[in-house]
Amino acid sequence: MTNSEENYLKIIYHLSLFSNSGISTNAIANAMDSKPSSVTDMIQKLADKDLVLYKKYQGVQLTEKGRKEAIYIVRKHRLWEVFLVSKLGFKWDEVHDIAEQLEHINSEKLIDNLDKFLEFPVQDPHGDPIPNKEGNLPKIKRQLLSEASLHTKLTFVGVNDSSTSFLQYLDKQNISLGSMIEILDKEEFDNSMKILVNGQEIIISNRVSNNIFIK
Amino acid sequence: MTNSEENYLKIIYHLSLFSNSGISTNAIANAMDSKPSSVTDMIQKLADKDLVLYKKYQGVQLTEKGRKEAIYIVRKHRLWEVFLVSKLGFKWDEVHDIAEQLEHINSEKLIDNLDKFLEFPVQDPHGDPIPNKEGNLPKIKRQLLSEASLHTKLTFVGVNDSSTSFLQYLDKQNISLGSMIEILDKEEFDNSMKILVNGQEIIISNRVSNNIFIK
DNA sequence: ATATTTTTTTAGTCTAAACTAAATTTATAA
DNA sequence: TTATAAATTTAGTTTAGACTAAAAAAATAT
Repeated sequence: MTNSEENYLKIIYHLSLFSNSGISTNAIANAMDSKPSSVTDMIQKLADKDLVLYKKYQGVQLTEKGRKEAIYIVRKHRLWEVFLVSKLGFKWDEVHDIAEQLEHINSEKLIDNLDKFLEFPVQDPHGDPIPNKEGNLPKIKRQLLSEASLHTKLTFVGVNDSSTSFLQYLDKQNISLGSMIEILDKEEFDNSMKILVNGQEIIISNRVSNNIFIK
Repeated sequence: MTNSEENYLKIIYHLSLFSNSGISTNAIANAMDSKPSSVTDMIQKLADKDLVLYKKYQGVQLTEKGRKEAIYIVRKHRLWEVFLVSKLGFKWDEVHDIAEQLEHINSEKLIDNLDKFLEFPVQDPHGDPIPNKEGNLPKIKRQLLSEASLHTKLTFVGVNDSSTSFLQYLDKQNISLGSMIEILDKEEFDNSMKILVNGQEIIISNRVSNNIFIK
């Protein structure tokens, strides 16, 4: 498989998590920052290889084969992220682009050995689950902060948006994986909330609470 | 730079080590396992980018810019090899193809941090010198076993041929970096020699002694 | 129910990197 | 020194992956 094919599979996989029907050409083009016509070209090629199911004008779905490939790429990406943060001292907002490259390196033994070296981590630096060698994702029980209830003990366990800007925002607020959070107040009007974190009371917007996973 | 351009630069660099004039199109095609016409195409592109000096029918030479790029690729390749062997438990005959892929990953910080993580190694698992960040190669004093003299204390410090088959041959003879070697006898007829290594006397061909660096 | 808008596909173009076959230049040998 | 051989370049094709513009299909709105 080429890098480009792998990127398509990965994106189709991610889009599939929020939809149980076919993924549209436009949605893929959008996520890939490319054009619908390019997407049509590629999904036809992926369909020829039995990696996706495709009927004209109906969007695509991953086949079992395609899903396995996609999950393997996710596994590689997340393992590399762990490596970069825990061994090479990168911060969680610096690893995405590098892992994007490393995820295409082709060597099963490399990934097995890396996994072992990292002591079989189950989540990446953003709290996302790492598929094991068999392609099974550890089920992580988690909930959006925006949907949690007032005055309960919550732990920050992951981000929904792992963009650099959001991660840096969290750094600035001193919120990191494992931080304890308590919701002190919710504002009906704009769904903002006052939370207690690290002994500090701060106000966060709905946009923020929608991108924080807690347990 | 594309992967292909990087591969060309790297090969031209390696060929330059054995020649101080222009590197021929044929030599490059041979080393790349490709065709001379493809090489001509590429070196014209590299010349446009000021990475090589090229005059039709006269072969190429790296410019300073090209040499720097090539050395940086060699640096990345060798650092990754060290990582694979010393951290991930690979054997020295297993790392070449993986490092061939990893050498194209693009991130200066990644390489700096990797270098530090590995504690600034000066040679790779085959005894080849690792250029530092500035592109300087540590001068390693070494000599071919085939050119060493009888009855002196020698140390095996590197291989000239790092093909899987040669490395596995050395493994089978229990010869590894750091092994002490003494030449007991040289055979004029075919330049084979009897050596003492690890308390064992073995006969090695000229082909073998020509691919072993000692100090 | 038809017209309009949106989405998707098709057709054709472009670039990178390879190739083959033919032409040209350089090297070698009679 | 000319003829032949070898090396190199050029010209033209191919494939992958992108693109634009136009055509076609599906969705939506009047």
